[in-house]
Amino acid sequence: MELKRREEDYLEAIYEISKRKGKARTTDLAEYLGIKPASVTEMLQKLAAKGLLEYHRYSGVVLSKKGEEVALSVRERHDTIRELLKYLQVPPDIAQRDACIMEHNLSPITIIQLKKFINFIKNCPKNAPIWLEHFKKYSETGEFDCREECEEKI
Amino acid sequence: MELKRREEDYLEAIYEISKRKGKARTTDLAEYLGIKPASVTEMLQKLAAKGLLEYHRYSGVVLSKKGEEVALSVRERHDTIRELLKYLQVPPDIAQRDACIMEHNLSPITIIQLKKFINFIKNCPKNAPIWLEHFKKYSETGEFDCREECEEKI
DNA sequence: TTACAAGTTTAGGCATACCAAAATATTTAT
DNA sequence: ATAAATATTTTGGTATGCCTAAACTTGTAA
Repeated sequence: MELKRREEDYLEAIYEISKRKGKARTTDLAEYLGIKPASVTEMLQKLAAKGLLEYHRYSGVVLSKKGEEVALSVRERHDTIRELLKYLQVPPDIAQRDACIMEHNLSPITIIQLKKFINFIKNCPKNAPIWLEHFKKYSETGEFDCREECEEKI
Repeated sequence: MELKRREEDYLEAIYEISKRKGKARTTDLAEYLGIKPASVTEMLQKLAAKGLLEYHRYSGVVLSKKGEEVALSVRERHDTIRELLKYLQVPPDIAQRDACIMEHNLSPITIIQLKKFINFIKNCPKNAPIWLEHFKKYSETGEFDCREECEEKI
């Protein structure tokens, strides 16, 4: 089933809220998503019709197995993007917000490459690679700190 | 004036088409954007009302100064993102498509950091940094080629 | 020069996703 | 237990951005 980006947003939000509270209520979701409760109710009914969550009026909602699978995969994309932005020295709150914007509709290939880049940085035998330090400095001061090392090799 | 993401898409498309043909016609735009001509006409009228382009029925459109400024800034974001994806070893056609998805609504701070990262790579005294080669190899084979160099320093 | 083909616009509709206000259900305090 | 406060849902409405079909222009070929 083809999921719309806004549906993914809701599932992700429900997942995050449920993680803390056990279930997600209309008002929680409205606040989390920055919209009005009436709009939330509408969407919850749609998502329930698609079998992505359990909806009973006036109780909260809980994700179905399928809904949780979607939520987890969305969240994984989100975290991947956020981590990339972190390495690019984007401040955490902005990285969080912008990951929400970027997480939809990106090709799986792009996501795979982002993950590889992150893994490359994390698992490189020397685990805080010197060039990343150099980039941090460049980002802050505009100066290249890596002249010697760079010229040394190749 | 707050511009909608779709409006930015149109301006960017008009810019690209005009660059080649002098002006952009309804059918060109419809094809470029993958939608029907009727939908294009509608949006062109809205953009004209906002002073972003010159619209006269049955002729094509030309961007106004303001429209061109917007188009250029959108295109610059687009290119920045595409270039980042290139360095992350995303194939060019996918990078092109995904840049379209990502180019909207990202915080200026994120864009600035992407640019810095690209400049860091490009202008680093050694201008094809060794670690980028290593990432390319890692991306293709999953193997770290950088053990020695990495351990050498720090 | 006129008629037809190609391109464009208008008109009427649809889906998504939001809102405010009113109606309804639930919870809490007395 | 019941009234008041809080939460939720329903209803009717809006904006965006797309569509098809029909109407209208424009340019071109006979």
